[in-house]
Amino acid sequence: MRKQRQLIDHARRMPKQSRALDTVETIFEATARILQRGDRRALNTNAIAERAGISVGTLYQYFPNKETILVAMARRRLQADQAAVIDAISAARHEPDATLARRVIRALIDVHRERPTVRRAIMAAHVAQGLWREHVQPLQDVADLLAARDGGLSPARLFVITRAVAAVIRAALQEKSPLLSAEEFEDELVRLVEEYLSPSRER
Amino acid sequence: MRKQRQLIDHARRMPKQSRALDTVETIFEATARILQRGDRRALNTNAIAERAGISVGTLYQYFPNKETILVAMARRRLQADQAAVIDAISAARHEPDATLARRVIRALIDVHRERPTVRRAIMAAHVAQGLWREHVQPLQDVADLLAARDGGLSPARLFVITRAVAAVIRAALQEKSPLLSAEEFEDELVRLVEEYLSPSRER
Amino acid sequence: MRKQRQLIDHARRMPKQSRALDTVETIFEATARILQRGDRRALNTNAIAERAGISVGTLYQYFPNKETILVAMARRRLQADQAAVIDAISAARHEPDATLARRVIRALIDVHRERPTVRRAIMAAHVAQGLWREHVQPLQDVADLLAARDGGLSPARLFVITRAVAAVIRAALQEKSPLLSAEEFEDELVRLVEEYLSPSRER
Amino acid sequence: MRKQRQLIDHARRMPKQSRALDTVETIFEATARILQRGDRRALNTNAIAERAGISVGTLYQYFPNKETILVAMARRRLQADQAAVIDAISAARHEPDATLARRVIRALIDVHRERPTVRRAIMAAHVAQGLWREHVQPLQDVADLLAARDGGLSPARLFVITRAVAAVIRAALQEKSPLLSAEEFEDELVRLVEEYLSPSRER
DNA sequence: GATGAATGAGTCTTCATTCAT
DNA sequence: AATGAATGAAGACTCATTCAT
Repeated sequence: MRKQRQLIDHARRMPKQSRALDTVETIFEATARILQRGDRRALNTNAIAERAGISVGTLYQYFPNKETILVAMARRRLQADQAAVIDAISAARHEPDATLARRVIRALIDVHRERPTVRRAIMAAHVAQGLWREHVQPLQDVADLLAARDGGLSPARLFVITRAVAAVIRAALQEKSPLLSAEEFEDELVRLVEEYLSPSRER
Repeated sequence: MRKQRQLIDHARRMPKQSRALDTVETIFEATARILQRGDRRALNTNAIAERAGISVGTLYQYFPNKETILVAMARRRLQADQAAVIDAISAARHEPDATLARRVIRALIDVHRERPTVRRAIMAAHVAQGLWREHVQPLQDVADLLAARDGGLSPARLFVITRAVAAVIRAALQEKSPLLSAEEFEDELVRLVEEYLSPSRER
Repeated sequence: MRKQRQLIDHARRMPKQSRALDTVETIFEATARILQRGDRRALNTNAIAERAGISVGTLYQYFPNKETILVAMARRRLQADQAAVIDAISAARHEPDATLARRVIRALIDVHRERPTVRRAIMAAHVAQGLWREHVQPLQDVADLLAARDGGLSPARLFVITRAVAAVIRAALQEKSPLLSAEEFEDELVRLVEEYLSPSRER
Repeated sequence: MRKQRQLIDHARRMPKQSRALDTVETIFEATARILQRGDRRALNTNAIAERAGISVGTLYQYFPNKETILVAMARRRLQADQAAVIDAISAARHEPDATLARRVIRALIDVHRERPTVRRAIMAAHVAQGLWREHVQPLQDVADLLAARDGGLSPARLFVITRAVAAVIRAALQEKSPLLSAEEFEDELVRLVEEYLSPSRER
């Protein structure tokens, strides 16, 4: 069905490259749909191909193995995350200092809200492949920026605050906390960042 | 499950149960050893049984399926975590307020240092079983305690700080950050807690 | 539980032989109960022992293997059948000829009404063991009697009528036909026998 | 199931389906061969696949589990039975009444003569799946036809005679009675039917 | 005699991957 | 490029039976 439509829509009209992109997209979407259903064990290449309306053979023309699909999906997400964070950072460039944290936090929350079940699954796969390094890139971007700006921040402090913010958002999602939709949540995260990063006060 | 608990409760009392406890222990240890090697896919019931020096049949006399083993291991770890945290809390009872956070943080770091690869694997399995709730219990305990003590802390704030601390430690582990062994790491986490939870200062 | 009771009731009171009989009886009953539940696959030695309130070891002291239990049960049933048929035959000895068929048929119907699910299962096992010969003994008894009385009946005719009656009763049971409780059913079987066995009439 | 039927329906039309039909056929044949050897316990999916010269995986592409194979085989046989009976009935349409019974009986005997061991096994499996209803369909067809023709036959009578005939033939097979090949056997069955169904005579 | 933990061969079933068409 | 039937290694789990206590 889907395949039919796709062929009619794009065949001959768009360059080859683009058709291939469509196929990859279809595979991603099919994978996401299966993942979204919740049962990780239901994710197998035959199921993906069937749901994508293509044959397993075709699937293997685009990805050398199952893991690659998940990794590719994770990478794409991660790039989107990074982009969102970078956008937030540049948007804050000409605003008062105080808004940087808030913009980045808001961007991260938004980014985590989209298809959380799928996100969790692909990120787990990504990490399981030992690609944690890539995983942390978006956070590292913020860290680098902060380091450049507030020269005085130690690596430890940067590590702590970036991981803290990201993980609290993930936890809220994982636990389906009602906080996620509350304005208060964002405020608290901003507070976490600002109190932690501001120079120590007298005690 | 029930069997599990029972075995742990009455350990060493009756000869039969004590032997059973040994077997369970052997199974846990074998599982841990395989997990430690790194390849999650290498974990199968036959391998566990073989490494444990028992037959698959025996394994299945103690656990109804593979997942249960991992869940049981995770639960045991979680209980140990909880105990460590509770110990830290009571140790801090007669000490200046400032040490509570440090003690709890130190306890959590210690707890995460033990067999991190195994911990990661069993916790992932535990979460994958949809048992995230249990996962968060130790944190919730601290949160509840803090709430009782410092009546003024909002649920949002408690959520944020408990998840933040736990997740930063996990992240350090996950990323095999050298921070984990640094004194500084603990200091930073303490700072995170104290700055965040202390009443706002003027700006 | 059951085991306890049994020990209290009979231990020391009855001769050894009798206690063994009790155990066998318990095993039979446990097997029957499991069979009655319907799922043949649920019948395994461990389940039987558990339900019988004895250990597997004990079970194997009385029966060399699983099949033997079913065969023993089938044989016992078959002997009961035979006894019922013989009773019916001797009861009819001093009655008008016409009642023999009816008495035997009634006896067979009665015999099949008891725990039909269990009967089906054990008889199937019995036959599967290649013991069909024993299976047919009760029928053979009637056949022999009829042969002795109405000397003129050919083996083929005896075969046909005995198998026909038995199988129709079994079919009614298997299909849970409402006929089984109808008076009419017995009448029809009697008719089947009498019309078939009486000397041919003109056409 | 659906797949099954579809394959049979369109056989030989499309190359793909025709190959599939071959595979199904090969699986059936392999199963039959193993069954024929006598030991029901020797029937396992690996053995079937091996004997069929295919891989287990292929087998599972055609049948979701072992039972389904037996059920499919039984159903096919049952359909053949039904066809044979219907043929017999229509062949008798323009012949004297007396031949109907004989033709049906002969058809049933013939049908039972083919690979009796296999038949027994697959029918037992079919019944064990709780499909007795289907099992009786061919008989019910004859019963319905007779009911339509000789309006005067009560349901009880139809039940008795159809089950009697079928079961006597089965019994002869089961017991490997030499009768099965004797002309006399058919005669006796015809007599059973005719005497039983003809209007009662005076006594 | 009784116990029941231990055994491990034996089965079913899945699924990533290949390759002839 | 696409197809999808075929592959078969791998793994989960069962259960009849044994034997040390």
